[in-house]
Amino acid sequence: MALDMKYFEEMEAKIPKGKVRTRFAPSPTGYMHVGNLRTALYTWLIARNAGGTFILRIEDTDQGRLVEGATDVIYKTLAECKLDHDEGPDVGGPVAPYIQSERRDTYGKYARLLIEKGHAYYCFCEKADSAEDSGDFDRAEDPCRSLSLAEAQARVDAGEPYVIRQRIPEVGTTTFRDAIFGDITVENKTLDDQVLIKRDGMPTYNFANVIDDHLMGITHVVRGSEYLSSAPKYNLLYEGFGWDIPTYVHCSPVMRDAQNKMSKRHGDPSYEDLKDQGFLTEAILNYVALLGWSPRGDIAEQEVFSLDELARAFDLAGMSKSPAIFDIEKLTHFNALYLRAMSPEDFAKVAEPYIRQAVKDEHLSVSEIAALLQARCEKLTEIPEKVAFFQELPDYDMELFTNKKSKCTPEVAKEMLSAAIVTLGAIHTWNEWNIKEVLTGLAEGMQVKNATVMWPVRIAAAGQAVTPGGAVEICQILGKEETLRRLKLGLDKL
RNA sequence: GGCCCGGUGGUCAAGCGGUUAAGACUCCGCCCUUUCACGGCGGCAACACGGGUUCGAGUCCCGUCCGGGUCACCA
Repeated sequence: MALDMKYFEEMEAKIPKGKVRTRFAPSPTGYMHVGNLRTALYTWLIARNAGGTFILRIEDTDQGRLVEGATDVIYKTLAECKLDHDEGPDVGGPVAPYIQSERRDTYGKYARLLIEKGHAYYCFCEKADSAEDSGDFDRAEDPCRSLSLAEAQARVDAGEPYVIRQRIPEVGTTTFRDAIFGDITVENKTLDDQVLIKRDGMPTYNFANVIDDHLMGITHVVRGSEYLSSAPKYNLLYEGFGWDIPTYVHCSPVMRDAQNKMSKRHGDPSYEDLKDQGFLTEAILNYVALLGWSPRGDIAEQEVFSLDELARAFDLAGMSKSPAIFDIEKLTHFNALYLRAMSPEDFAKVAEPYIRQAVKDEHLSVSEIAALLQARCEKLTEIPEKVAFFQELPDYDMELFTNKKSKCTPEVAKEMLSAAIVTLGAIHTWNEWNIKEVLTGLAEGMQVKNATVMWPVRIAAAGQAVTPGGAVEICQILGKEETLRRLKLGLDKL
């Protein structure tokens, strides 16, 4: 089994050097967790902050868990979030392919190289034999570990099924450095001889990751902190090959509460779910960025960041070591901030479908209704119920006419409405200025405060106590005819 | 259970040996006002606990407790 050393030399020659290179390496399981999205964001930010390269790699080594269409969700989400990748399965690049299942041969070759170097070995044990349950394991118990290469090779050649395991030193310690957690040292005897190549010939995540990260020239390995305890084994692998060790960046998880990670199973929202719930991509990214990272120095108090600003401000020193609980209320607050910061035109555009969901009447202006809504909604999805009254006057209780602060009672309302119907009816040009003029003039003439006439007019026009916008705006949008119809209706009922 | 990592208000968080312990969300008041919002102002609320080290500790060390991760031929 002569190793083709030339192959390895060629692979080495292809590795880009000199620039920061990061990779987002999801396994295609169907949707984008909030935690995944955040990892993708941080990975992208590290690359962009350094003027480096951001790579997308698909990790599909587990054949049993492939989900149809899952990679499309990944592409779509990254594109929507503007986390553009410079290299990947769809755009290619100097170290293609970027899908692990297409790199299968490579892993096998490197595993063999590692065996040659003495840091791995063939293991012929049945699954059950090596699947020790918790507690101490004794790696010396695995008879395959001490097989000579020649013996093992003979059994392989004879067609016996095998896996390839990493040979961890039985004594000593291994220290690795993480950009967030610092130096961490563990005793080698607590590490197991993990499987590198599975019985089906596929590499495990742990092996494929190291090989690909090296072969793709990744300088910063960003991943969840669940891999922290495997990191010493990765170090041993890099050292076994004689490769440079990348900078590890282990991110703590996003939690649903103090004891559980966010998970679809618990009904926690994925990125797609949040979009469906009416959240803006920019707001989600902004919130999620701050969930685990915070700005330092003179921008320590800044909370609103565009993607570009994040890329400029991002630094590893601001990363948090502890898990963070996802708070939908704070996300909602960010969403409201983004909604309000939009130009009225842009807001009207995103709000339109939600407005039209409830307000079908084309005479009712989307842009005018949107203007009322902009400061008053935190999520797009709450729009329809807020504006439904424009389309159809709800049934309402006459008690709504009672309002202490406005000094209004049903009796007062009756008086105000009949007067308002007359004066509003006399308006020729139906606009806000005229309506306001007429109504405040009425209040002045009747020696009451503005609120005393505005309250009943608004109630009669809208049929509900709380409305986006005041009496004047609502009447204006409704139009003269409909306004008068509603006011008369109110008067009749009183 | 072994190993690893954490622990500042309910939540996200600043803080790097000397601060009246920031800021944001939430909640509560007040102002603005044509309802509700927006905006403005104010308020409630925290260094897990016990020992050290030090003139001085949220900040350094040790222990306890609590939480998370991991211990797969899943990633």
